[in-house]
Amino acid sequence: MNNEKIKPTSSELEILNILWAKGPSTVREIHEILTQNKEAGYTTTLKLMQIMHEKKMVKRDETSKSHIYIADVSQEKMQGQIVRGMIDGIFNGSASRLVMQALGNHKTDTNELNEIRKYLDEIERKNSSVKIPKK
Amino acid sequence: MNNEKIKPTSSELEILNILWAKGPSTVREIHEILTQNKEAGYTTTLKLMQIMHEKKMVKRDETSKSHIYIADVSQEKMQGQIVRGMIDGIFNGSASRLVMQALGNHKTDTNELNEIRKYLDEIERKNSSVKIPKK
DNA sequence: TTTTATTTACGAAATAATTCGTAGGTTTGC
DNA sequence: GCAAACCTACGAATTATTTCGTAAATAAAA
Repeated sequence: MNNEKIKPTSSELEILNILWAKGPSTVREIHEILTQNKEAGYTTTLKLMQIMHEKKMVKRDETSKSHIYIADVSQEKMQGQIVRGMIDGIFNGSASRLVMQALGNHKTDTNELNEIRKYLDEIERKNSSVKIPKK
Repeated sequence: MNNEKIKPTSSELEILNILWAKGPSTVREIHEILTQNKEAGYTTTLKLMQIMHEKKMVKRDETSKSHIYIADVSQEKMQGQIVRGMIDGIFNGSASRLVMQALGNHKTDTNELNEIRKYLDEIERKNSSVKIPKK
């Protein structure tokens, strides 16, 4: 798994998303999915994926004629990186303001809400087991 | 306040952030702040702000020689728009996963956690007052 | 008043990102 | 075998973004 600082462009991110969701895929497969939403020529998708390979965002298996591409950056890490950039960039460092924006602007069902509650409890447990020095 | 779909580039977002934080400002003032972190020529900043004016992201008061620029997109709306894009784009529509990333990668104290809890309850109240048709 | 500094407008260069045509090689189906 | 379909590599055109030089106007300083 690649470790350097990777900054996917938005087109690259679209492709990574598909690779994360679907697993190893050929250019053709990715292209089919991409063009469900928008126009694009096949070689455009191909070129993008070749660039991503140069940049080491993806690995590929070249044994068969149709190369098989595999995401080589972790989805979790990438999500974390992007979220952190956003908190610092436009939420003035406040994660909770981002959280509220996320929940406020989006339909969130009870199951999801409960998952978040569980998560909050977990964080709190961790917090309370850490000594916080008084000022 | 402007209403059309606005997609600031990342440079534009840096400037908007300063305008939101600091209020109406001259190019010079913005430029001073920007160059605390990075190199940039004055006319570069100027040009960016002129472009933002064309795109109606900012208004400006031209009464005095040094024009005074004012953000013309709401910070809240922009945050919402960006967060929504991210949820759809890389969190497969799951706001809660974004929330967890945000909280997991960030120190969050008990007060903040409680505020978020309150907010969750509020959302749930709203949810339950809506009829959900059975399948 | 004359010079110096500051500001805007404008255009264009430099860089980054996206898109696609064409060529050459493989594979597949007659 | 031969044509049609498909694949990769490559280069280059197009579009978007960032950067900045220069000129003209105005204000400030000397």
